[in-house]
Amino acid sequence: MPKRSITSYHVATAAGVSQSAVSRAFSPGGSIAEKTRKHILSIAGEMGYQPNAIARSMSTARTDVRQKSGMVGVIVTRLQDPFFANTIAHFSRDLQAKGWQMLLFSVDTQNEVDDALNSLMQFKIDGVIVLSAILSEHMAQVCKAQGIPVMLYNRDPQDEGICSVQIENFEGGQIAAEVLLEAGHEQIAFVGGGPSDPTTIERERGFVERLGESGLKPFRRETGDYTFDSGREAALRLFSRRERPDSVFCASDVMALGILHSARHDFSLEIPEDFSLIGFDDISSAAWPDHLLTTIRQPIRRMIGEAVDILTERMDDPELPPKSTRFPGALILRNTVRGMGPK
Amino acid sequence: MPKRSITSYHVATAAGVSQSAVSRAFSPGGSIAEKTRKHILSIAGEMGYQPNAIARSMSTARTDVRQKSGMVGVIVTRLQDPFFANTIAHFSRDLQAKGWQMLLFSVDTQNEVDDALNSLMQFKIDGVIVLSAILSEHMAQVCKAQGIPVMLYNRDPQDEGICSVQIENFEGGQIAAEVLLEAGHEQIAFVGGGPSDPTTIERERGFVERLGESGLKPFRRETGDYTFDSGREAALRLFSRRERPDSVFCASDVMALGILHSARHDFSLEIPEDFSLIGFDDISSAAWPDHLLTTIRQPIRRMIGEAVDILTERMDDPELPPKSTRFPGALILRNTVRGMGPK
DNA sequence: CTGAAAGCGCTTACAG
DNA sequence: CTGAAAGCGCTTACAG
Repeated sequence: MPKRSITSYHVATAAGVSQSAVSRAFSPGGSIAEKTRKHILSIAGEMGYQPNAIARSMSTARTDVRQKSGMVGVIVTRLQDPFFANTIAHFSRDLQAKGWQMLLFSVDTQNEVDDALNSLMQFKIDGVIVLSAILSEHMAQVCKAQGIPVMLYNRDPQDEGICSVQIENFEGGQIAAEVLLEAGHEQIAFVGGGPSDPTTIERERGFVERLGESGLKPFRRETGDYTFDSGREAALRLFSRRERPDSVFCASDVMALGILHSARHDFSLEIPEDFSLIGFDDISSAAWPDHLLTTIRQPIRRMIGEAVDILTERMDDPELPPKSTRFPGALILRNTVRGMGPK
Repeated sequence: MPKRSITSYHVATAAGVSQSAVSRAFSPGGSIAEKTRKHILSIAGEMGYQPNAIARSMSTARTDVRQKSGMVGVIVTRLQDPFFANTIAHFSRDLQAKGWQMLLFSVDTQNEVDDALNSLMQFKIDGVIVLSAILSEHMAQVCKAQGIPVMLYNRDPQDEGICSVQIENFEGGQIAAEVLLEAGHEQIAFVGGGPSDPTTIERERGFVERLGESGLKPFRRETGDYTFDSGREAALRLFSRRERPDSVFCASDVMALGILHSARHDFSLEIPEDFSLIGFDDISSAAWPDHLLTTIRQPIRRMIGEAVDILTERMDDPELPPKSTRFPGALILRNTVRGMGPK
């Protein structure tokens, strides 16, 4: 037989005070004598009372324009991807550290983002983080109208009023090209998402531009979907032809590892002896000793810390103007580029 | 200037009906004329009205003993681990498919589980899933008293009244031993978590027991913490000595891959020529072509589907008795056991 | 089928 | 500093 939870009213009776006093004892700035608070807190502790966050959320709607829930909505695609999983882990940690709860919604495609956001908004989330996806113009307006700050992680802010944190994709692409050119390569292939994929587009532009400065064009371009298998398939296409690239820049580590494994297993190729390879992200398996993938690192701890700071500041003070930040990627030289290793 | 959200009252006014009618239009079994419902829904749609889930949750507390929120709390350790990330991805998918929201809390240690649960309970979660951890006896009682069903994933149900889903660890250990024995190995090492780690304990017991039946004892036992690096360190200890094992059973794929990479990189050992290796879990990178790790697969899709079914049934009907299920692991023969490959 | 009203558990002006 | 009371946006017996 489940029993009803203990409410502030029960505690009040037990402590011989009013229900308002109990409420004040639990609100940080509440005007209440320290002695009374101590007493109430101790009784509440004995009774196992915990304030009802849902009820609290309801009552904030009375005096506040916006009902606060203490929850942040997080919308994520491809949660199984190690890069995203890691990102979520950090967001979760940072959000919790600041006292926010995370309401997680995973979607398969960009199209589902609006629906996800609608669902989350029914729970009166105080802010929303969208990972590697964007909102419709309409939902951006709705969020603005309701005063819900939006943080786009890994995407351009599509709309003024929206915050964002992302890596310098263009420069990352340039760096990759730079390294490969410096190593003396000339048949340089590119593997990324579709040509209009937002993550790929700037990395590819920076890459192509830098090659162009040296009078080169990409040797070939292959498309994947950021999975290991798609990297492997790209390698299959790349190395099955007579003319092989002497190096590959791949817009994601997961795909780059697909290429590396395929090269070794399907073609008995050695890296960097037979070709050089650069990835992007610096996921943890890039550093595994039999991989040692040279890559462009995303400083995700700092990026996520910044994203959470920007968002939480705006949840506390909705008047703050939107803010967008970009972080530079860092070249991590390991062993997959010819002649360019560590030390 | 953020503006207040639209409430059922606004819709009622616009539609020329009572607020109760609007509420009924949005509740599945509501006693309302189909014509009225259509009309209300259409007006609500135009106005962009969405029922307030928080307010709904409040009012369920009036007639129900337990306040319902529509949210399931999920407590997870080591979210960055690919095995857990994948698990969360599936839970998220399955929970959403049934119309539940997921309130995610990540913790670093077993000790934080109680605090996490307390936080989640303030949000009146309708059920809780605890991944690879357990609750204190006290919290188990509190959940039972409040009628909150608990699902322990990957752990023994510590207490009657608690549901669980897990893999047959003991049998998994036996299978691993069986395979290694069949391959003719005799210096068989074991690498797992600490000797009292719940995940390890049964796998090790089954493993040791099966070796015993053939008159063997584990050649050595090394301890890790389920990270890649700890696997690598275990390999360092294992292969630095004069006497090397001819095979290793490792209680997790992530650690097994640490061993594999270390063997190749630090010791120039070939697998399975120099030693055989079996992992546990079958994470996606176990199947990468340059790994091809033989392992015991956890059928996580089915396991998570079952866990969600068990939990949601009990959230809908709290009278149902607790249920615990175990799934057998499946041997996935790839290339890391001598003489025992696919085909 | 429909509406008026009570009430869920809080927070917070308001009055003292 | 303290208490009585209103109200947040719903759901649902209750009466018609």
